[in-house]
Amino acid sequence: MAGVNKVILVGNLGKDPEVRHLESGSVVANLTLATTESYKDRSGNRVDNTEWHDLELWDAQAKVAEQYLRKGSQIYVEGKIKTDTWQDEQGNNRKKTKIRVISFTMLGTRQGSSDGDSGGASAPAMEKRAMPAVPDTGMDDEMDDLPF
Amino acid sequence: MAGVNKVILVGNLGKDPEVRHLESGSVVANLTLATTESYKDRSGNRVDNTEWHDLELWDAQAKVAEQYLRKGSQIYVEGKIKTDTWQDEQGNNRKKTKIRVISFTMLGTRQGSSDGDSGGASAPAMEKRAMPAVPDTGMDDEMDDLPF
Amino acid sequence: MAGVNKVILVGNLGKDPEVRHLESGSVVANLTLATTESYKDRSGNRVDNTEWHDLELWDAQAKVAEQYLRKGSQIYVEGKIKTDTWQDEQGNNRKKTKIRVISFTMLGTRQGSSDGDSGGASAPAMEKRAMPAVPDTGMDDEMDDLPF
Amino acid sequence: MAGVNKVILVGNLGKDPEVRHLESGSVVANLTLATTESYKDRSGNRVDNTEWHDLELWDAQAKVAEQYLRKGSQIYVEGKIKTDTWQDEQGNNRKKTKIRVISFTMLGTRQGSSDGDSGGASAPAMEKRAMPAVPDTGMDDEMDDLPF
DNA sequence: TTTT
DNA sequence: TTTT
Repeated sequence: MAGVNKVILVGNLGKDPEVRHLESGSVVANLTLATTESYKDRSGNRVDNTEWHDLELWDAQAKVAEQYLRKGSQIYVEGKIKTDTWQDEQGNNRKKTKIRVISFTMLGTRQGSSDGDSGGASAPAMEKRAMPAVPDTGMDDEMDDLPF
Repeated sequence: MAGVNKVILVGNLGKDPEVRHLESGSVVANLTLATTESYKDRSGNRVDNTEWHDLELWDAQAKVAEQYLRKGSQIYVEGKIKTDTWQDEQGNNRKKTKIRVISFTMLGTRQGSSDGDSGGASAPAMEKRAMPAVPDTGMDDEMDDLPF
Repeated sequence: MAGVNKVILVGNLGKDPEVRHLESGSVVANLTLATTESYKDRSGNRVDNTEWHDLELWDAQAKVAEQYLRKGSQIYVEGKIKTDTWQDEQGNNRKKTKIRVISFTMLGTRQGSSDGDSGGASAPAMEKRAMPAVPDTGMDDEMDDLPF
Repeated sequence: MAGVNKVILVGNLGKDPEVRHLESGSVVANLTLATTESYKDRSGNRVDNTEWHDLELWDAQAKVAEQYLRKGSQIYVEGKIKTDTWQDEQGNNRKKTKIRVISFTMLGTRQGSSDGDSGGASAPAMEKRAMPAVPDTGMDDEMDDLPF
């Protein structure tokens, strides 16, 4: 009965966060995160293996993501696996797996900015900002205001 | 480049392992694992939320799973997320996410058996067995043969 | 600045919880948990390696531990490392490391009891109880009432 | 019996690695890692809480640490808790807890260097180097030689 | 689609 | 002793 469903990821964002402000007042951010595993094959050649993850953040965390994360940002993520299931128009069962983020931390921003985008169309101009420290918000929905 | 892609699960098997012995000599086991989260909603009612995960194990671990795991078995799993992508007959992009198991441990079998199945059609009769201790294979010492 | 300090353990209690009810109203429980790693040495002999961990739980979790855990109970633990430092009478710097528990889950108690003790002196008689599902309480101190 | 003893840390090194090349040919590196937790107290003031961890790495990983890590380097660490026990001269039981590193990954080195030291006495001059990708050694493919 |  |  009591179970554990935990995901830990370190990787880089494939693009800027996509953020929606819902009529209910809730905020959702969707991120795509690449985790790359590097190893040598039998011939001794280096091989990179990249896995892409769909992340979903809500409310306070979504706002932090919107404000501070950009394409290329490196983050540590803790979350859980959630699979949505539905039927498509042909009546086939479909599934989509995503990571519901519980907490995240920006990495490698000693220099004061993680501006990983340099003028892409979708990226709003981003002035240099002090580095945020996004605390572990706890499990499901505890963080309800911005942590700084 | 260097990334982390780690999954930690504790849950119960939804059915007996499905094991295929490939011509290549490799062995694959597919498991379905339920992780159940329990919480109280705003009205104070207990709510159970079950997530189902598709697990894939190879070779030595697949054999251990085949021999010792059954519907209902409780296990601790460590693995990584892998998403396969392909095009279906209609030319639509499709994805399927599964957990590639790195290591697992049987839980709650101090009494010598975790026989969680009581006569299901697909389950071979399973006599009581001594409890296996499946070591973390991703830890220090690589498991390349059966660990007991 | 932003850091991660996370511990994940699965093991068995070495003795009954030691619980203190403080004047302040706080409750502290101290547990000792054994995690055993099993591997084969070079000669092919099985070797068991047991590590003992000092766990500390507060308030609601301490009460759950007091009520449901016993010597021998198998649990999944999530926490963080905390090291206390002080000077002893000789003026030497001393350190003591313990695990501050964030959440825990009882394992292997599908049958309704984790009574791992059979008559030890310090164990109160424990009638069979329904199995508790101790949910992830979130990070630091969110759980302030019993979760069931 | 079968247990889990896992530590996950993200933090910064307090000083350069201390590396010893043993007569046996083994190499040991000792690191001190700071993990800082940031939160607001009841008065709304930001509080930083830093925990210091003693890490121990062996052989290939020790060499990677020696070559690439410096005071200030930010790393992701996976390991296990190990407590040494002994008796001091007064016959008192003593314990010392450290983290035996299973794998680590350098973080935040998009700019091609993690030179966190700027001329400290103990630090050897370090020319800019290409960023290393230290694979998870405890994962799929065992690292028995330097990974690059 | 990221990162090195 | 780190980092922001």
